[in-house]
Formats: sequence, C-alpha cells, structure tokens
Amino acid sequence: MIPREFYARNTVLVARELIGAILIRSIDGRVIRSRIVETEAYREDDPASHSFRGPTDRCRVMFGPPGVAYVYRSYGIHHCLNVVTEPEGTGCAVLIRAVEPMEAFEYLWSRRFPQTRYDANRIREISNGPGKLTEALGITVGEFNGVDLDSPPLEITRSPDPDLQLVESDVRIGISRGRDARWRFYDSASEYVSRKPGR
DNA sequence: AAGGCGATTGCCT
DNA sequence: GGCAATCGCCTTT
Repeated sequence: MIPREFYARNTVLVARELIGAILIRSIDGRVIRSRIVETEAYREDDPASHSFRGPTDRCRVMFGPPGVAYVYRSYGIHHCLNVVTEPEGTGCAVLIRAVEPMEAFEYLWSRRFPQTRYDANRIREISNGPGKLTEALGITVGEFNGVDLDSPPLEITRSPDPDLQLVESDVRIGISRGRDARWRFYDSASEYVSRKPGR
C-alpha cells in the first residue's frame, strides 16, 4: 500500500510517479494485478477539471482526503477511475487512463466482450482506455466513489522495480480547455497506452 | 424548463 | 471519417 502522504503532494508529480504502480482488484474470488501505464493530472485551478467551479455532487470527493477513489460517469455511459491528490480541501485528482493486466486475461476479456471469443491479438483492447479498464475490472461509481484505495477489493501499491526512464508526457486527451498543459503521462513501452503522440 | 456539451467508446460508412 | 448512446452540469430562458 502507498502512504497517504504520497498522494498529498503536487498532482502532476503524483500522476508521473503512478506510472508503473500496481492496481490490485479483488473480484469474483480472484486477485487481479495490473500495471498503471497512463495517467492524467487534474488540478483545482485547471479549467479542464471537474473541480474547477468548486465541489458539486459529482466531484465532491476530489476535495476530500488524498488516496481515495473519485469515480465519475462519463458521457452517461462509462465509468472513469481517479485517485484524489493534494491535501484535503483542495480539488485535485489523477485519472487512470490505461492499465496493463498481469494476469486473468481471459476473465477480463469475458467481462469486456462477453459475446466474443478470446482473441490474443486484440488483448490490449481490454484496458487501453479509461472507460475500458473500469469495465474490465468492474469499477463503478456506486461501488467505489469515495472509497480508500489502500485495501481490498481495490488497492494501489508501488511497483517492485519501477522504471521511470520510459515515462513520457503529452497534452491531455478529450478536453477543450487547458489544452497546453502536458499533464498526461504514459509508459512508452506499453502496448496498452490509449494513444501516443504524432497522430 | 430546455438545450448543449463532455476527462468515451464502438459501430457504421 | 461520422455518429449514437445517455446523464450530470452549465448556460440560457
């Protein structure tokens, strides 16, 4: 588990340092570990952030204690997972945009594509996007919004051998304001990154 | 009260 | 490449 003080720091630093950390989900009697390979930072004084106009019913947990999950519904359909950062009272979080599962590939495939036979050539599609990883791992607003990420059934731990040499930064995806900040971080060696620059 | 848009995805042409 | 799905929040009446 990662101490709360790790999250109670500058959100951009936390977003960078979460690349390579391990997300552990316990579900259906399984313990499934995944490497975090893509994140984005959202700060309170950031027009792209849900917290920019202050706490609402949706984004209130962003203003709460760090290390807690902020889960919101995107486009009325998907769920997206964040970790709250900076000291309590500030509205900041890191969006988890992609993970690379370490096990349970066929189980995760069946959660994402229940009607389609397992296809190893398309395995990255199980979790190469923020709405995809939450579907694969069964992470919803109702179950996880406001829940501390320090113990099962959903937990983040540091990687045993973090390699931050390969972490790159880029502008964030899907926003119209705050476009200049290069607050997206990803592991350039991972096939699970949702999008790499230059296209 | 009503309309538009979004930290997205998948299917269609 | 376009576009629908669908809901919370913002802006405008």
